[in-house]
Amino acid sequence: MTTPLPNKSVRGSSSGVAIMAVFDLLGRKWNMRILWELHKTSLSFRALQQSCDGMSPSVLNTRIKQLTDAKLVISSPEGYKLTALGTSLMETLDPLRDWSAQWKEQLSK
Amino acid sequence: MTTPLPNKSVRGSSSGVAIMAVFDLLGRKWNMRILWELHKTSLSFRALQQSCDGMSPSVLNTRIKQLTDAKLVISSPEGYKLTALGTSLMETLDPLRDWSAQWKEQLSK
DNA sequence: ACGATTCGCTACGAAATAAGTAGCAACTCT
DNA sequence: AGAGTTGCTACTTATTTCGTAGCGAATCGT
Repeated sequence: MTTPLPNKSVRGSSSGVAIMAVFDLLGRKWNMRILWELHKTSLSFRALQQSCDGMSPSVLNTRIKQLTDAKLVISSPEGYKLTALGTSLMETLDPLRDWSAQWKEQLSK
Repeated sequence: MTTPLPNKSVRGSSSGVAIMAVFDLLGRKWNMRILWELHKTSLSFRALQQSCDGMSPSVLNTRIKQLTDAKLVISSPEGYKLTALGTSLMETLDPLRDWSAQWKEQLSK
């Protein structure tokens, strides 16, 4: 399992440009979704699994590790939750909700 | 090839919530990156391939089709370029650049 | 104290997706 | 006409994701 992080080589791109690492990390299936679910509330492993359409536990497990390595998620007594960094990411991604509504509308025309 | 679109079922999630479709679409490898590259300038097939670390043409081809279906990218005489919708998506994703810098800094501590 | 649940997580084979390489038809340039 | 470029397809291999089963530890109810 390789976690895409800035500075580290990001899938062939030697540039080490931070945003490429973001694309790589968020480009993995489920990562965005997991952050999204945890944005609302902290969740246990199994609860998180349920809220993500019953995604397979093996993948969830590797995702949790990646997101933890990336310091976006942390394990706590109440379950998994976002770190401050993770919360700030979700905040910058927040406008996506409005955009998606607009997109949906455009596509239906 | 299935293109995740709002309204359409999004990978098991019956909700049809638009933002889930966004996560699904952007969660596929290369999609975010392709949009990012096209944000700067329109590119030919091969130029786009080069700018994405030489990604395989087969995948690039399916991605172009998906992004075209999603009305985010369009083919023009000057090459592939973003639609207005695609541009607006990249604009909402723009704060990600600043966030990634912050992230990089936090991780190095 | 006992079984029954629930929990986080691992194992592992099957299915889906991505990578890598070769090459072709159409076009341009000389 | 010949050489180079472009968009793209075909096909094989590698990697990622899925799906299911299940284990050991903690918690619950009785």
